[in-house]
Order: sequence, then C-alpha cells, then structure tokens
Amino acid sequence: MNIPAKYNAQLVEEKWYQFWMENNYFHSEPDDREPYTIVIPPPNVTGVLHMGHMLNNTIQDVLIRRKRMQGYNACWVPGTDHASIATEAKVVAKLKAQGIEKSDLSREEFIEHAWDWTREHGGLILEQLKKLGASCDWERTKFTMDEDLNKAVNKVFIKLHNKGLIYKGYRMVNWDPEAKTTLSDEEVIYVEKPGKLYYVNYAIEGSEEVVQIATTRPETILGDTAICVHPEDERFHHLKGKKAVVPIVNRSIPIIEDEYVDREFGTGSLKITPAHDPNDKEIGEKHNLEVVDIFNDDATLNEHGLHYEGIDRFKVRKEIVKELEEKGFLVKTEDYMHKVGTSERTKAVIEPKISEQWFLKMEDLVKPAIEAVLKTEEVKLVPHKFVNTYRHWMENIRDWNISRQLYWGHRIPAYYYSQGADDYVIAESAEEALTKAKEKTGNNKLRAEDLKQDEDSLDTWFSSWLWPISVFDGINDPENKDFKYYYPTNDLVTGPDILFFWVARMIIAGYEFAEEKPFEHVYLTGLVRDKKRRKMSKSLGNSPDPVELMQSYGADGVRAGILMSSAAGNDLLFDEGLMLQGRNFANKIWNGFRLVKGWEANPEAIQSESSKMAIEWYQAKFNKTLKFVNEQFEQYRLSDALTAIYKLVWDDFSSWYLEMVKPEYGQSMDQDTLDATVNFFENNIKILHPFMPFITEEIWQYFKERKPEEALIISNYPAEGEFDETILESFEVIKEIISAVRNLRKQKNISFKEMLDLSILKKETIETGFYALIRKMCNISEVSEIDEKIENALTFRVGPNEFFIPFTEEIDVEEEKSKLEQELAYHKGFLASVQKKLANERFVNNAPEKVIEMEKKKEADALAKINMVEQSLASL
RNA sequence: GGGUCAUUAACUCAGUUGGUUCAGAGUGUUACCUUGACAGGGUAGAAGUCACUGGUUCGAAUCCAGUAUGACCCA
Repeated sequence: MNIPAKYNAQLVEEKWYQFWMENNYFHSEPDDREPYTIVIPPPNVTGVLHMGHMLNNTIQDVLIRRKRMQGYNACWVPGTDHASIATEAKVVAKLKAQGIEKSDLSREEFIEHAWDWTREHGGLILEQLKKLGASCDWERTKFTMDEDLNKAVNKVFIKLHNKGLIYKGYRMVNWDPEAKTTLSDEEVIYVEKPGKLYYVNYAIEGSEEVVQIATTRPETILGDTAICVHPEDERFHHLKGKKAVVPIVNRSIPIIEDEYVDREFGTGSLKITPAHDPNDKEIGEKHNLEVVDIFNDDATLNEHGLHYEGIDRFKVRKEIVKELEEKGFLVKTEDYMHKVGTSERTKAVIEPKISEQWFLKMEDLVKPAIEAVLKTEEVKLVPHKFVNTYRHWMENIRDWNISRQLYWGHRIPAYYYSQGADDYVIAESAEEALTKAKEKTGNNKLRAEDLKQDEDSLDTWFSSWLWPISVFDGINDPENKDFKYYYPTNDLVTGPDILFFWVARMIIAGYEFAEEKPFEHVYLTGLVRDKKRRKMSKSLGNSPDPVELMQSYGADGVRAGILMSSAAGNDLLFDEGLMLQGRNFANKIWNGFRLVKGWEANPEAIQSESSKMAIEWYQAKFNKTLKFVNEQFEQYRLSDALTAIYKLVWDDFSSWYLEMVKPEYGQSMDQDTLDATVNFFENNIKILHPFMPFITEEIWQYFKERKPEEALIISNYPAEGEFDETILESFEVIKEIISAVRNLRKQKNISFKEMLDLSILKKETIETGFYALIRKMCNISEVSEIDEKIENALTFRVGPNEFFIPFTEEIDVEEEKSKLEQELAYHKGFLASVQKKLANERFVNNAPEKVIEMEKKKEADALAKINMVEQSLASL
C-alpha cells in the first residue's frame, strides 16, 4: 500500500479547502430549512491572526460545521471592522515613515490613504482564517465601512437624534499635546515618575487666615475654581461658606465640601481645577463650578495663564514655583512618586482636557437588554457566571460618548449652518441637510457651501453594535428576505473582554432597531495567555504566529489542540504541547485508516465470535459516546465533547476495537466485519469532522470514490441510537481480565507468543460470548470454567471471580503472599470505612434509603472479597 | 477604591447542581517493548493535606463566612 505512514497535513488542507469552495458548500441562501446563523466578531482590518482569533474562530467553525451536517441551513457571515483608532494610528505611522504628516493632508486625502491601507491589509486576516479551515460564507463578507453599512449607521444616528437621545456634552479626554490628538484610554500608558508635592497657602477672604493645599501640578493653580474639604473634617468647619483667593490670579473661589476628599492625604483640603483633572471635573459638575481652561492645544498656556501665556506647561511649573516662593505662598515641597499618563506613541505626558463630544443617552435604551439577559433569558450567556458582570455594568451604565476626533470612520452626520453650538441639522446627505437647514432657519438663500459637516467620526462600536442587523441590511431594508430569514442569529462567540463594549450594545441595538434579540446564545471564550499568565498580545510580542503553528502541527492539530483544554469562559494557558497532542491525534487516526484500508474481505471467511462481540460492543460504545457528545454541545462544552471523541477514537476504537477485529496472522477478514468496521470508521470521522475538518474529509474521500455531493462536509451527522448498558459494563470486566493477564505475562516474563490456558472460578456471571475476545487478546488457547481452585497456578481476581493460569515453573510463594496481603489490607480498610458509616446512628437515620442500601452492598462485597483473599492466603 | 471570578498531581485542566476507595484526564516523568497501522506508537507504574481558617451537615473538593494569593472589568 502506498499510503504514507505519517499524515502530511500541508498536502491535504489546501486541496480540500479549495474543493469545498469550488462546490460552494459554505454558501447559504434562504430556503425552507431551519437556519442556523453566526456572525463573526469582525476582526480589525489592521490585524493579523492571533491566538485569540484562532480559538474564537475554531469554536465558531465547529458549531457551524456540526449544524450544517445536522441539516440546518448554516450561515456564517464573515467580515472586518474598520477600527478607527488603530487604523488611523497605523496610517499616520506609515505616512510619517514616508515623510508625510497627517496635518499636511486634507481629510479626503487622508481617508484615501486609509482606504489604500485597508485594501492592502484588510483581507489578510480573512485569508488566514481560510487556512484554519473556517467555513464562512465568503460571498457575504462585509466591512463596517461598506456603503450600506455606512448608510445604516447614519440612519441609526438620525433616528436616535430625532428621539432626543443624542446630545452634545463635555467630557474629559486624554489629550496628546505633541500629536495634538485625543487618545483612548488604551493608548495611555501610566508610568511611575518622581515628582514633587507642593504645599501652597491660599488666603481666606475677609480674614487673616490661610488654607493650605498640596498639589503636584502648581501651574494648574491658574485654573482653580474652588477649594474642597471633607464635610466631616473638623479642621475646616469654620471655613464653611467662606471664600479663598487663588494666589497670583487673585480670583475669589468658593470653599466647598465633598466626601470625595481623602482627609489623610496632603493637607486634607483640595484645590479644584475642573478643566484639567477628571475627578475635579466631576466635583465641578456636582457643585456647578466655573471651568477655566488654561492650555492651548500644544500645552502652552493661553490667555488665562496671564504673564505665562505662550510658555510650555513644564517651564511654567518651574517658574510659577519660584513666583509662589517669592510671594510667600509656597510653604514647602516634598518628593513624591506618582503615576503619570503618557502617550503610547509619542511618549508625551497626557493632558486631561475638556472637550465637546456627542453622547447617547443610555438609560431607556438599556432596559430591554437588561430584561432579555437577566429576566426572560431570551439571550443566554455561556457560561452563566458572566451575567453578574453584565448586570453590574448595565445597571450602572453611563451615557455613551460616541464621537472620536478622527478622520477614519463614519463621519457624524451633523451639518452646521452657523457658528453656534446648536446651529446644525442632522441629515443623511449634504443635499438633505441643505433642505433641512433652509427649513430650520427660514433662510432660502443658504447654499451647500454654507454648510459645514461636523469634523468628528463615530466610535467604531457605534457601527459594530449594528453588526448582526447590518450584515443582512436590516436597518435600511427591514423587509428583505435575508434579514427576515437569518435574523435573529443563533450563536455569538466572543471574548469576555468586550462583553460591554460590543455584546451588550448589540443586544441594546437589537431591541431598539430590530425589535428582537440579535442572538440567542453568547459563548464567551477564555483569554489566551502565555505561560507567565500574561494576556497574549502583539505589543508584548508573546504570541506565537498561528500560521507557523499550522505549518508545524497542521490546521487540524492546532484546532484540536487549542480546544482540548479550553472550557468555555475559562482562560487558556497556551502550551505548544497541546498542539503536539492534536497533531499526534491526527496521526493516530491516519494510521488507523491505513490499517483498515489495507484489509480485504475474503468472501469465504466466516465472522468469528470475537469480531461479532467486538462489533456489538463498539456499536453500544459509540452510541453512548454520541449521546454524551450531543449533551456537551447543548451546554457548549466543546472541550468535553472533543475529549470524549478523542478517547473514543484513540482508546476504544484504535486500542480495543481494531485490535479485536484485526485478522490473526495469515487469516483473512470476513465481509461483515469489514463493512461494520468501515461504517464505524466513517461515523467516527463524521462526529470528528467539525473539530478536524481536513483529515476527516481526506479519509472520507480516500475510503471510497465519492461524488462531490457526497462530501463529508455536507453528509448527515449520525443519529443517536439505543445502546445496551450491560454490554458496556460486561466489557469493562473483560478489559480488566485482559489487563490482568497482560500484567502477569509481564511480571513472569512470559512472551506474548507463548499460549496459555485460563480457568475461571465463577461467582458472578460473565458473558461467555466474551471468552472469544479474551482468547484473542491474551493469546489464550482455552478458557474453561472450574469449580475448584487450581494448584500451582498464577491467580488474580476481577470482581468476585477468581482466575487461574496453570504455570509449570515454581510459583514464588512469598511474593504471592505479600500481594495478597496488600489486597487484604485494602479491602479491610474499605470495609472499616463503610462499617463506620453504618454504625453511625445519625447516618442511618438521616441518609436517604438509596445511599444506605449502597453502603450495605459495599459492605457485603467487601466481606466476600476478604473471605476470598483469606482463603487464597490459606491455600498458599 | 468598587465589582466579578479563580486557587485540585511537576505542568495544563475536568470534577454538571453534597453520597461508590472520589480524589480524575492529558502532558511530563519512571521501567520495559526495534509487535506486521502508528516511536507522532504500545504496556505497566509513581505522583495531590483539593490555597488557608472556621462553620453548616450523618457526610464537604463541592454549600456558607473570613483570610491569603492571582486574574479580569470598571473608576
């Protein structure tokens, strides 16, 4: 036979992926079958495949392939996300490398560069998913900036605005004064830096007294608008209602009280600068304080900086300290370590800055989404434990800041006709805006050039929260047949880190825009970590390249490996050993196939008793396992499902079944056994196909000549069947007997080739049909039942039955004795523990009948065994 | 600082709703096997005070409280 001894994944994988594509097996169209739909969590266009994607997409592919085989109309919609922040940063960096600054380009020019980037890199990750075997419906591939998706975003913005849910407000943003841009929280890195704590006196109006504050940023004194103390701090009670005077500026500011103040820190009184500190901003809003912004965009001081106008913040810090000292306001300085936010890219110290933003009111929108997950369970989180986190977030939700100061993304559809903050209209297009503006202002002379669209873009999540709807064009055209057929989708597979950002918002959007849940189950995967338990990420460089892994272990090996130890919602420590296990498994299957493929049936051959029993047993074993596997799938326990199949194929099928039906040397195989074996093999690879699609399709096609429409990928998943539990139980006993004989051979150095006799002193029924199996598996010439012990024989016990192998050589009595004594000690210990329980009155009175009966049976069994072992000892 | 979750063999993890001597799997490790599908294999073995301290119960890895350590999310 010409089948290689080692399975070569590379040769096989590309072939079958192409075959599936050519036959369009991934594509779905609405029909009268029940749909099963998954939308992919769209990966970032700038991204390359990492371990998290692998885990995530493997799970989705397993789910979709299984449902496809189960006869559902399976549709897995792929796509990518425009990721405004990340992509814009990449494009800026790329342009910079070419000597072009973003500020040199117009918005339109910059966006053209971003599209170039997207066209160049955007498809990469999808190509990598193909290598993994992902059976996505590629004809349905979507991008969050596609025209129809963009239109949907605009529509939704307008709808929400019309409902009065979108408003403009102020928010503290992370301002990078070097790049002159806002940064997301993720792009700010906090570093520990040595600084100083400056103690400064503020005069109290109308008194000789002073109040002392401590600050790390004395330059912000110029923007102070209050002093705050703790309401229960007796040191400051007498200052209540008074006013303080800001040094240098001579501004009169109120002394307010708030529990936010930490009485132990510094002097216990706090200066409040709402324009330049997030906490101060909140206090400022609470107490209606004035906001004085003292900085320009490049972090030099503006006109509020008085004589420091135009000077950089750090230089001002030095100079103002000198001035405070000269004028007698500065009391002392202390060294102080504190965490300072810096820009991930420019390393510049971040300046918290108040800026005008668009917000979405969440309070009412969130209600149906809370109901759906926490009350009606229309949407179920898997594992369930995440509902706690979900509840906490949803019940403490804040309004959503949906604008970003970026070019790349969906531009906010607000058009200004004048300078005022509210002089705008919301419209789907510039033309519509013009009409609306004319209406609103009554000025018919307005021209298109008079309108200026808002410069900001929308948060990327503001488009991805529509994803399950918008990929089917359900916002623009809610009556279209795809949307009606596929929505709501069934399962969503994603990481718990975006439960809020994305999952919760999709649920909100589902109820708001489609009046229905977006999906039924949310499978939250674990995070993939490295051996040091760090999250795998590109910035740490601790993630192996999945494409290289697939080259080393095969896509099937990697898929199986990564699923083998990843229970839903539990983190997964990446270990290359898992991939190895996956690859070895593929090889094991491959060699089983080689064996079976090499068998030829002899029409004259008659089925042996042992083969008949083996077939009967394996059928039961398979049915039981399949039932278990299906139950695991119901609970999204993919790891357990795979492990069960792994054991079925490796232990039960390869190690036991194949050995049992394997023709004896020089013998040939009968047709019935061969047919049954091939049938078993095919069923094995059917239930394995969702996990390891390539090798299973390869073997499937190798077994027989098949037409394209007979491909494994679209074959029928095996149906559950009845099974006889007693066969399985009996077989466990047979396995023990076989193991015991093998053990004896090893201990006594008896070659397997030497035939032996086996006698059974039977106390409990053993299916005699299985004797043939014992003979075959242990190279036994005869299995006989006896009534008396045999002298001078090797013995062992399985259950209450005693076994004898006549043995000509001297038996080592001492060794036998010590073995028996060990056994005896074990049973006696067991008996003692059982009897102790039964002697406990409270146990007997309180435990359920069933449990007590079980204990009584255990007691009887133990006594019988002890009796037997004692007899054996006596006979020695 | 607030919330959520975890802690079981050298390593990675199960243990499905308290009950069989229940303490399990895989990897690794040890010994033996150049077996006719497979050394990417086979057979057999060793290995754990279920983080700690209390409590509930006839009975706790499992339920409750606290402590320690770690992780994640939010501020």
